[in-house]
Amino acid sequence: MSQRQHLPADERRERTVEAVIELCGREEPATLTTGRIARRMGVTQGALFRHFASKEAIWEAAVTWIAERVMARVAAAAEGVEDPLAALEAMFLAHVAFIAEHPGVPRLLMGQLQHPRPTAAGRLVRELLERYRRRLLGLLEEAGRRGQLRAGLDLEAAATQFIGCVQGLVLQSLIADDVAGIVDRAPAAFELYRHGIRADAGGDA
Amino acid sequence: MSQRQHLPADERRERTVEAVIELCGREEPATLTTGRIARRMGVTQGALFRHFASKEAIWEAAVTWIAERVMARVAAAAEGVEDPLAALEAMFLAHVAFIAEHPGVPRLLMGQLQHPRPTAAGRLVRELLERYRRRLLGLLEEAGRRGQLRAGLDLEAAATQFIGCVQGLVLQSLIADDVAGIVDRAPAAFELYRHGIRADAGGDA
DNA sequence: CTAGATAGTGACTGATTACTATCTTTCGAG
DNA sequence: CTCGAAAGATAGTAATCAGTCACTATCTAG
Repeated sequence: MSQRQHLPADERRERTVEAVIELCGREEPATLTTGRIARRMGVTQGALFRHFASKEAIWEAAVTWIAERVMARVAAAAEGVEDPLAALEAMFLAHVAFIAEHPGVPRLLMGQLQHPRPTAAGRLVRELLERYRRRLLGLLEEAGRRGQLRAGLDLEAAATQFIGCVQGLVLQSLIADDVAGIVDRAPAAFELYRHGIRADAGGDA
Repeated sequence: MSQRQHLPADERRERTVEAVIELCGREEPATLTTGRIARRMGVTQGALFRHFASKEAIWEAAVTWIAERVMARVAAAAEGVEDPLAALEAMFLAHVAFIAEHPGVPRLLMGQLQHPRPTAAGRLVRELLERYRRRLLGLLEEAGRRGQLRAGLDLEAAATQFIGCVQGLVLQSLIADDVAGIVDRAPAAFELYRHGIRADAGGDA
């Protein structure tokens, strides 16, 4: 049972983050203990603290890991898509696909948003969402310039509701305990969103 | 500091639930201890267990309290409103107003949804959301019969996104730490939602 | 006024937790 | 092959938490 221990530090940290995210797919983040994280990696609990100064540091690393990957995935999906509304759709689907691949992610991020004030990990989550929103706003403004959006549309609200849309799917999957099905429900959700923002022109069923 | 102790049991349970909801407005539900709940009520920790069999039972009572009130508020708001879309709007605003009055509620419910499997309180939250969804579906079907909705609209998705819409506002308020402002942002959010579902007829800016 | 019932106190317990020493094993450079 | 450094194991510690228990204060029915 002891294939490869003694990993270099970077790799051990990476494995730790992966273990945390994987465990968040099944357990409540708040009750996740360093002992369970360690056991999952096949390592003793004390070993974790050679690589992380505290448990909080583990959460920080996990949030950073997620932020990098989700932003990269979403950026890659929108890359080279000329039409801004199509880019939004691509981002939406990429975001949802990422969640489906990592079911622990929503719970982890929500868990960090739960403690109200000033944890470092919580701050990172807020920053991630802020960057995300700004990117959405940019695309929405461009779509507006091209006349693709309803007159009088509140762009701020539209950006917020894009995230709310994903959030609704996630919530649904938390209720139904069916994270995989989120991908199937995503297109209908985005269609609904698009109808909410786009100009009333040439719409069909 | 010892005004009135020795409350009757029902009232003590009520106070407990109120204390829990109030504390969830400021602290993470998962780290809320029976000791802090008791201290807030001006009672010792052991006293709680005369009225509740376990901490889990406290969460159950809190969720039940919320479920009753939110459903009553939302039903009252829709009561007597003839037009189904107007009823949906009234429900939306009533829901948001309730959250603004009880900022701890979203965090509490989310916290219960976090532990994946089979806690009684978690089950109650799922039931609440299910009842809520069914009520929404009823209104959406009625609106469809009256020809107020887009052709080919996915009613299931529309019901989910109604909740997602509220969820988006809540998320925003969690990020900005501004639960009161949720009321101000609500109308724009619902307008966006309505444009997503309604028939393209006679729309204006 | 009294007695039984109800509500609350204070002190305790066993389990769990993040975190830390001290010792041992493994790895890789020279 | 050797040796120092990196990584892990083992065995702790102090703190915290839900829940218990024996006792006391308070209320209320008769």
